[in-house]
Amino acid sequence: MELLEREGDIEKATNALKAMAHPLRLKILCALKGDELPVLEIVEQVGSSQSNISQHIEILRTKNIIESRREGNRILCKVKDAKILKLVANMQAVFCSGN
Amino acid sequence: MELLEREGDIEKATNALKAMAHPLRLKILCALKGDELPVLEIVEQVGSSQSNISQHIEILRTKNIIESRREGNRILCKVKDAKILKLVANMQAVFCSGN
DNA sequence: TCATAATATAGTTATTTCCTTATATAAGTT
DNA sequence: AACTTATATAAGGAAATAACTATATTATGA
Repeated sequence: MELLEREGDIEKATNALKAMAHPLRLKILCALKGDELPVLEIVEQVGSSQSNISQHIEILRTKNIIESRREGNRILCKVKDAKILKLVANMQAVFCSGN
Repeated sequence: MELLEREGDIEKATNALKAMAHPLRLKILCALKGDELPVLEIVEQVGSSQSNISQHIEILRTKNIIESRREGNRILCKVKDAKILKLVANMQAVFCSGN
């Protein structure tokens, strides 16, 4: 539990950070905090166009952060990487509590 | 302590995330975790050119994440925003402990 | 005052990111 | 089969990032 100085750890960490470092993607991850949601539901909760959200979801998929499965008409998304859930929770603790 | 859904919180959070979402900047922040360090010391610990590190330090300064003071010849830098220290600590916990 | 050490800034270029519009695919319904 | 709903993809351009080289600034020491 010591250093964040192995190159591999730095890379994993910055990958996760880059994934979260965009307002729409952060909102997507917040929306998926607990639930598994269809894309259109994410579009409505988060705002912005269907195409734009779909592309951000694709980015998160590529980075192995969310996964999705088809259910009939729709695609259900959920957070795959538990580390990300911890980070999102931490972001909330840091940026939403006191001030 | 509930939602990360106020637009202002989202913006603050993504600013912090963007600041950390680069390997050199993350390393800089790790190096400054506890200490106040002169720029050249950061250059040596982190690697890359003096100019490059100086520019990344400037980015962190602009984003109000680190601050610096002159001491004779040198400029000493330290992390200004306590929230960032928490986030860095959390990154370590998440990416360096078990696996 | 000249040389050196520490840091910052300018100018340039390559790459990446982000968004938009338009279109494609896949499943469900009539 | 035609229509609709849900989602993905392609193509384009604008803007942001990142790195490099070279040069400027500031302080110290001879």
